[in-house]
Amino acid sequence: MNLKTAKLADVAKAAGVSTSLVSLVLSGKGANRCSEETEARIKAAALELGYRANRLARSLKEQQTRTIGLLSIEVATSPYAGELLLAAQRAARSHDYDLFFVEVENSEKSIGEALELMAEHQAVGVIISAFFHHEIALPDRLPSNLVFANCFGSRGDYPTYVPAESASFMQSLKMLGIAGHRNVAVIMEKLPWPAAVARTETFRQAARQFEWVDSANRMHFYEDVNSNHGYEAAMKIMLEDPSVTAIACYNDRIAMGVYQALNELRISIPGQVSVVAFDDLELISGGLRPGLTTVRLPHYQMGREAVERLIRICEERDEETQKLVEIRGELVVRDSVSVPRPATESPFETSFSAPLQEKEEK
Amino acid sequence: MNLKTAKLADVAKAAGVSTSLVSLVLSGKGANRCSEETEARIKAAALELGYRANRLARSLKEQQTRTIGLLSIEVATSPYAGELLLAAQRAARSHDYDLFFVEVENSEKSIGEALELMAEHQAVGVIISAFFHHEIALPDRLPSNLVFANCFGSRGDYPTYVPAESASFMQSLKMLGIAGHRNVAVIMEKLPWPAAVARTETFRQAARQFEWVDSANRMHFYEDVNSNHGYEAAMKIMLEDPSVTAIACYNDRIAMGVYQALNELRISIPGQVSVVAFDDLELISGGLRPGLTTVRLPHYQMGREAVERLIRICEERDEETQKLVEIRGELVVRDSVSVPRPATESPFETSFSAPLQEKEEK
DNA sequence: TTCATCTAGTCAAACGTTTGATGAATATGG
DNA sequence: CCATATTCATCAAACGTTTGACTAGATGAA
Repeated sequence: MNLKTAKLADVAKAAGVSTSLVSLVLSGKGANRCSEETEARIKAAALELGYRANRLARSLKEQQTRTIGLLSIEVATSPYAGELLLAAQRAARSHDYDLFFVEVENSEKSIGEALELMAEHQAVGVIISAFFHHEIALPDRLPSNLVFANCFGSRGDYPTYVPAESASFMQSLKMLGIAGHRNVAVIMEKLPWPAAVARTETFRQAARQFEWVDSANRMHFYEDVNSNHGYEAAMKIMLEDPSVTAIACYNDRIAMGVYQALNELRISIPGQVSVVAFDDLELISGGLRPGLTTVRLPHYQMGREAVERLIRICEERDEETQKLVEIRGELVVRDSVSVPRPATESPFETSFSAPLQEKEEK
Repeated sequence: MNLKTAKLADVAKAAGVSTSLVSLVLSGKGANRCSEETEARIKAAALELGYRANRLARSLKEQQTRTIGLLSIEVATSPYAGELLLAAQRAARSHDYDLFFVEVENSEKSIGEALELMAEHQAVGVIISAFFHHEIALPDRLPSNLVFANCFGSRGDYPTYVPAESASFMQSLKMLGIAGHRNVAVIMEKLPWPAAVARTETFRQAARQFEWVDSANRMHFYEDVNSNHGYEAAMKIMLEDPSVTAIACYNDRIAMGVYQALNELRISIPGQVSVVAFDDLELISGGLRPGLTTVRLPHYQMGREAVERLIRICEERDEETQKLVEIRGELVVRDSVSVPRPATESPFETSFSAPLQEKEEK
């Protein structure tokens, strides 16, 4: 593209041979089809002219591209979910495939158009990925080589890579259980996303397993949870139910609000109350003091695995029969969990007045 | 890709005409080359067979693609910088261009390889973008149609879209100045990134303009600033220099640490101390209480403008002569700034013991 | 009638690459 | 010295599309 790049014919002319021979030599396929001397001459000419194969022509001839379409639904804008994209791109490159990227809104129509576009570009396969784990409504015409990452399709039976919500969240909860906490509250998303449903059930399970006290009344639900909800909930929990020694959060954002509330109440983390969460948005989990113990969403792995599977499928060497693959997130242990304070001790530091009157507007 | 898609010849056969005519009709170029009846028949056949043009063949014939290469250096992994990617993709689509995405590490070699790859794919132009504003070492061979977004090249004179560091940061500082603050401290990055150099100078300028007191001694530098530095610095500032009424931060991460320090010291924001920052990482700026007043980095605009410029260049209708375009970030006013407290008042709330002894290890 | 113009299409070459079929020298074996 | 094998290389068709050149027949004007 610099200046019009040289083509096969140019190299052939420079080396004084036919285009066929140049093609054969440069692709390494014509093992013994010419003398070493000619081969060297061809390679020298190609280098000299800065020859680069035209992939359009090659793919047209071969009736086969090495392009993978990456259809992303709100991935690009979400913090760190770009890791999925990065992983996908790296996995593709490492197998000499290229990524054709289209970000669309979550509508059947947009997705359909994006898929058509990928078909026009002769993509050999498509990854559909989304920013958070949910169902995607699919159009009628679907490519046969299709893999989902961090979401799943409304129909069809395609390989699907999603976070192992339950097993992952359980790691956080187990941390509290093993540390000896019995009075654990949870702040949870109310909307029925797969993540919310699974994590809610996981909390119930942990409560049974570790014999957590009064757990049914210690589940606090909010719609569209954010850090403000975390703040509100933590305030409520500590003021109305001060025997709680640990708070589990649906995600890091909530934990951020929880930290702020506890900070205001002068309840130390983890000295008085332990906190765990989910997501590992480094901006939050690494930025909070003390560092937040949380579960890292397997964005990178989902991106990589999905692409590798897709490539195996495209090359017809996919021996895996399992369609739904759940990937467990890694527990990132920082400093927000310790053993529970003695049951008799108040969470409020003694050197300060009762927290109630500290509540101030803004 | 579903089942092998129909080609021109298939449609032609179905409609009982030549491939030429189908091509002409479907592209709308053969204005009066056939009867309306035939035209309808062709279109019906195309629809029936689900015909989609093969872009490889088309581009090969036309000697021209509509593909833009997006070379990204650490963009995908950084929080919210994916907006640049999103904007680029949207801008490209809106002009019927497609995005070929490659993420690479910041080395001359990787960048060179990525550029070659894009050349092989016959990209008509390339965007080079980076996660944060800095210089990129470039390889020898460069495409002629090249635009930089959020970074700039080590050589060549290519259109370049970067944040207007100084004008943007000045908006934050002006907010403090206009509110009447005279005792302002700043926590700044020490490493000589363009952003750091510019923002440091901007602070000096604001200090002169608003006659800030003792400003030279109120600049606190850290290498590779993070929220811990923000915490440390704010602690130091408030304990050693308590007449400070406002803290300006190099970025949101620092502000996060500052909030934590002030919270621990029970200094209210913005009642006792105002805080401003830079970046607008929504996770932080929207998650903190009170919301952080900060300047939003123009990721979206840089992505969009860079692509639009590139397309104009590719289509040889770029009339702009200016190479370096600085885009001003938008001031996002939340609740972390108010008028300064009276000069006589201590920043520490009176109901608590002196803050010094509150310092505790972990 | 004769020539020009219009209508409704078709033809064929080309884009740059790949690859099976082909062929001309040269070497080897009997 | 002839037959066969080996070495080194070329030919030509094909991938699916686009488009300028062409044409057969109909209509119109002089």
